[in-house]
Amino acid sequence: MLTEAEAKTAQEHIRRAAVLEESGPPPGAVRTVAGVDVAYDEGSDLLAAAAVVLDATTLAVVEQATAVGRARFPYVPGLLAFRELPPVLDALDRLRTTPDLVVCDGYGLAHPRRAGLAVHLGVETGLPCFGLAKTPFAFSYEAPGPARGDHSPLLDAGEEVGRALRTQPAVKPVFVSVGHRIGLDTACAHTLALTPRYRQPETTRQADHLCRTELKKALATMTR
DNA sequence: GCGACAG
DNA sequence: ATCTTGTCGC
Repeated sequence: MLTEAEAKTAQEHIRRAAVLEESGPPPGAVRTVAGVDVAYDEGSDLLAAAAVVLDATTLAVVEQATAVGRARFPYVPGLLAFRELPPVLDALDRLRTTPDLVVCDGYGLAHPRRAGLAVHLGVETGLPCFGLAKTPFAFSYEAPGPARGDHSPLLDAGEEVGRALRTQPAVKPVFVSVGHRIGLDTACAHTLALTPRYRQPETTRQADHLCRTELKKALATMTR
């Protein structure tokens, strides 16, 4: 959880970034942020998707939903959306509340055809959305400075498609890219607000934990 | 042509 | 994504 001072600073950064980006959600409009993730069982096509909604300021869990199903598309680099979008949409549909912003694992505009998972998800739901990946995929970047918040452009043949962002001091950066109805500065400001303690955003951590737990439960139930 | 390649 | 041993720090 963020301290009151940290939360205030983070919200101020988000507000300042948003006013500089016409495409960003209006300042103060993001009250809740959802994290989505999918866990797979190797050997079978069983999967579990999770959507966890957090209070954008306190990072407290507001609501969560899951969806167990079968993989209908293999993992192919560049085609992740075809595999993950259906189960993620199922989990989001089971939410009673509609989040103001969605953070997904993977990329948005940082994609060979500028159409990563976060773009598909945003266009499909109409919600502001951005992608956050743990590896640079096929892109290049210069190491950002060592401080939390330091960043450098993520490049695809010289074109900036996202940003390598340091979320914890001296810890390897995460890779942020725009998905839908949000700007890169705003997406990075939200990422920092969601990472008071760990490299990965609280949204991703919560969703990751939930879908793994749900997948194990589904597998156990099936054996009986 | 070959290797690398979000999750 | 998933598997997997040991190690480090709060």
